[in-house]
Amino acid sequence: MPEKQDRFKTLLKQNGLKVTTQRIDILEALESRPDKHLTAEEIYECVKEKNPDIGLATVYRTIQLLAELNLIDKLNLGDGFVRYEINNQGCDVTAHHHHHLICLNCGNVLTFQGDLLETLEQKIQEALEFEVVDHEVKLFGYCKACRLEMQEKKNKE
Amino acid sequence: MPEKQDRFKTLLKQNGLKVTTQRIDILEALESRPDKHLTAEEIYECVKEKNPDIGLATVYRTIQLLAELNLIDKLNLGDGFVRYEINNQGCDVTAHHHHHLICLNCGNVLTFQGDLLETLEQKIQEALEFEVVDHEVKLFGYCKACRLEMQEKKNKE
DNA sequence: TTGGGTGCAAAGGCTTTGCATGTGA
DNA sequence: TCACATGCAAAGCCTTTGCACCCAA
Repeated sequence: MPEKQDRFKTLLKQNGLKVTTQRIDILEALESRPDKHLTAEEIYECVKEKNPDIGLATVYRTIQLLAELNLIDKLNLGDGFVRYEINNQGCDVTAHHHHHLICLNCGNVLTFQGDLLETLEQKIQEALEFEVVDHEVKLFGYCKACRLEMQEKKNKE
Repeated sequence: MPEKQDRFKTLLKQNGLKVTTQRIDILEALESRPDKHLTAEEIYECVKEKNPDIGLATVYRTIQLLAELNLIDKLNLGDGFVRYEINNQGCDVTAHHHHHLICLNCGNVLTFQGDLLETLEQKIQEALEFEVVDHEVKLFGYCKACRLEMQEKKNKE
């Protein structure tokens, strides 16, 4: 995917960073993985397949850098691991993040877009005089597949 | 506050735990602190004032235990520290947590109650067939005091 | 009395840092 | 060329664990 590579190169250059294979590889790893919620270790493993010489320290340094530039988002799903995902909005600081649905049974993470919190934020702004500029929402529950599975188990009993 | 102590003793006993001075002290520390979002280290320091012999390991073991029993809530405000707060709902698992307003300037944390997310959850349930049983909401922005401060600074310029 | 609880110190796991070497602009 | 980036290993930090002693029930 050369066009993706070009996009990454441009993003790096725009932010005054050198374009190195390691940085491209890490961005590609984050872009390519289907679940897209990788830990530092997972990114490391993923990149090593292609570039076995990369060091774990480079992964940590790079994700920190990319997170500061808002090219990637830090994520804490409550399982004790810090995770990262590509921020496709790029550097638009005003864009609200998408939200996460975390299945308590299988641990899968769904995402959804939408600013359905706007009325909530408005109310808070009025009631507490607290100016909301960003939010993070995690919803815990059971995904469709797990609900079906649980239903079947129940029926067998 | 002997009546609080009694409440804590009852809570511990109800959950099959021995009542020790350390456990009471830790619950009291969490109850008494005004901001109520303490790290393990802060709990340790707080309890040590009263009971200098307590060990940090006991604090970690106790908060883990109390969190499992839903007597306290684990909190991650995104500053890299795991924090804990008393869960006043007690053991009512169905009760939704309150939400947190985190000031990006001073770092203070306000809380607010209310289930204004219910319509949101309903929509998700319908659209994605994901059954939401709990949620965690963090709102980032600027508190009243900091907004005033920033306003004054602006006016001086 | 006795099994759970505690304190201490050591061990673990994740992340950061120092330093010499490598490399993109 | 040369400042920035990397790899490696060591160091840091927070948290957990092993073990002997202690104490609430």
